[in-house]
Amino acid sequence: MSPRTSEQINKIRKDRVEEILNSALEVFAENGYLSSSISKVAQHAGISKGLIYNYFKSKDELVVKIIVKGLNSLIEDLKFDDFAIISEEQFELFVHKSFSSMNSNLNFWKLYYNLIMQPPVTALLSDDIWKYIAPFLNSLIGYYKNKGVENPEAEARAFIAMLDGVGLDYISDTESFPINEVERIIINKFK
Amino acid sequence: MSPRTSEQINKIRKDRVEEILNSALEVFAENGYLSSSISKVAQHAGISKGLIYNYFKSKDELVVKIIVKGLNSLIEDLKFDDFAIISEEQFELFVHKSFSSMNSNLNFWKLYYNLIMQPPVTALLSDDIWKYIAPFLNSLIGYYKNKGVENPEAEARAFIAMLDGVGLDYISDTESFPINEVERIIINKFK
Amino acid sequence: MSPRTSEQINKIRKDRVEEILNSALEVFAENGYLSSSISKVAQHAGISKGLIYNYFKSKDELVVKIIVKGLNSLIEDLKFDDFAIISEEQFELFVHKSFSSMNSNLNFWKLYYNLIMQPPVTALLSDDIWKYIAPFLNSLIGYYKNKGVENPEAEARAFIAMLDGVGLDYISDTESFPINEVERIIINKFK
Amino acid sequence: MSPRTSEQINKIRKDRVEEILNSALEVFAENGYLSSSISKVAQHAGISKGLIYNYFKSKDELVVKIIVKGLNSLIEDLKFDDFAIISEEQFELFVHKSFSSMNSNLNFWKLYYNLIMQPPVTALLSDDIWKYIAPFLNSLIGYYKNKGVENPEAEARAFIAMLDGVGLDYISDTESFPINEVERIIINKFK
DNA sequence: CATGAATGAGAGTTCATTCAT
DNA sequence: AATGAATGAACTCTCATTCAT
Repeated sequence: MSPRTSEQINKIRKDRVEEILNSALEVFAENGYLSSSISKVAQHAGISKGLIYNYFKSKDELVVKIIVKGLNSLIEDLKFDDFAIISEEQFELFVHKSFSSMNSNLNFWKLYYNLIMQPPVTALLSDDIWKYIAPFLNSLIGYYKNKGVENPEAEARAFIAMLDGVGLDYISDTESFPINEVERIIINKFK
Repeated sequence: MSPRTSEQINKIRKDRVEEILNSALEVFAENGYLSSSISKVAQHAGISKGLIYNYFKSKDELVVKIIVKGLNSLIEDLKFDDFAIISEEQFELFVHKSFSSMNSNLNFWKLYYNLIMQPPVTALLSDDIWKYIAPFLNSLIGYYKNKGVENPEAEARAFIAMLDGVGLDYISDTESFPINEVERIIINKFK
Repeated sequence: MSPRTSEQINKIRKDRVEEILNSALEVFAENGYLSSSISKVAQHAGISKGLIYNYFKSKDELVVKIIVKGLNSLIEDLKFDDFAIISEEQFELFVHKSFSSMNSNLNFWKLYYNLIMQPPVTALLSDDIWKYIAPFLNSLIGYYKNKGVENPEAEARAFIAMLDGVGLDYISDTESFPINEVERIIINKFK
Repeated sequence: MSPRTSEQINKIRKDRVEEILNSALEVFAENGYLSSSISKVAQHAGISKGLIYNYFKSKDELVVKIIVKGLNSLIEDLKFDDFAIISEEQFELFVHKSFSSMNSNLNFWKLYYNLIMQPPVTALLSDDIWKYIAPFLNSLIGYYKNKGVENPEAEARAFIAMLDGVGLDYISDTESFPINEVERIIINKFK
């Protein structure tokens, strides 16, 4: 057996990290972060507890990494970097994509809402989260300014609250929440 | 010399229950339910741990009692029993009162949103909560039916999501959330 | 209301003591001494916890009093004081009465065997118990000496062990233990 | 550097389990099961409380495992499986081995008698215990049938009671109980 | 005589984290 | 890189006992 090259090792590390992040997301989303033990995560990933600490300094760091990764891939999905919400079509597309993301990343959103209201955990996240929300909020404010709305900032905050509320309620009652109809209603009201 | 009369006992019990409920609400709202220990609650109330179990069977029972009490006083505030949302004035009043309640019961709402997204805890509450939300939801659906809205149920769900989202965001960022302007916007959009 | 005379008070105290002893015996026999709380005893007696401490210094004292009372009434039943086991008829009568007592004082015997093997509790009792067993043991030794048995002390110890074993097994399996047949067998073997 | 092989792990686990079982038996036998804390057991074993829960799900499971292990080794000692009590020599040998076991497993028997009369704990054990006693009882009944005894079942129950009583009394007063003489007496009476 | 609110020590149990292998 | 045995602090909860009324 020849020793592993450093590329091989890097690949292993990357794969393991990915594996742990995914497993942990599933466990945390299902049971809530505080009610999930590292043991459960390890078991679910088919690895040892110790290995998790080989890749993450603490349970807290692990969950922060999960959220950051999720937010990044959300931005990716929304093509947000180079995406300025200017026209009504763009607005509509944005809403649509947001709703799609909810469906395809249900676990992420479950965990997100689970964490966002837990003071000691929220503290770990709020900086990261605002970093992601801020540009989006500004873009929205610009959009409403453009449209000549009376109070663009409040309008933008209201719209974000709307999305948050839909997320919350959809997560809480995925089965019967009329997600598609609500999407249409939101577009009509906030466009 | 003689033992306390049962009225005296009842008064003590009622006062203590109130005291513990209030203390626990403060602690739970500040730190989150799962991150708060019974020790902390007792300390904050200036009593012994054991005494709490004289009045509540378990930590879970305690938090359920807090929520039920909060929901009851919310219904009271909204005068909901004899309150059918029919006219636009009534709708507007309802929204206004809801927002007022958020301000005067900040801790309750913090705890409410803290619990609502914690799977093992939500299980304790969901029955109670739906009992309170259902009549309100129905009243709203009636309102929108009356107005000839295309999809009254989805409209009602969207409105509730809107309120949830505002609650969530206001709780998360009480200082800078433009609560009054958002109230106006919501009334305009959902009336 | 005239103040109670001291005789009345004495009667009340005596009745209360009796009441508590009986109630406690029932609770302890059913659940075991260590697994029974003073609260349960008070509840079962329909009185307050505090009152028990008015009549007994501690839970331990209470249980000791129960056992002493039970042993006294056992002696009474066996008419032991003025009862020397001399003839075979007397021996037979003694065995019979012992077995009868088991039936009529089932709860006492349940508690007795529950306590006898619990080191920290046994310590409280062993002096009292030996005080009761010793004369009985001596009387038995005398009986066997009289009969010219080879090792009268061992014979007496064996006989007592026999009774203890029957007590234990009868308590453990009251329903199906063939108590009457076993009585005959014992009489035949040890007479 | 490399993780322990699974044989190493297995050995550690087996050793630890043994260590804990032995330590717990000593503590439980000395103080009684209910009066012994897991803390005491851990302290006596020189390990942390938490570690015990790495090997046993609960205090109850621990004590059940101790008893089952003890009963198994008892069966082993009595060579019970291939041991049918038929001749008087076999009967005598059986009694002798039973008495030997008492001496060499004093702690086990202390715990056994401690548990057998504690209602909430007995519930955990009665199934296991009857599984062990039943075949032994049947074998005895067969023996007495063979001998033409009048009531073989009662005779067998009486004999078992005799052994139980000796166990109880020997445990309670190991120093002065004339165990060897009593053995002879029993053999004579029940053979 | 009688009550039960109140205490505080200690119980069983869980779990993030460490570390020898 | 990987394991899981081991720790210890913190948790929820129980209960004998005290004491003001």
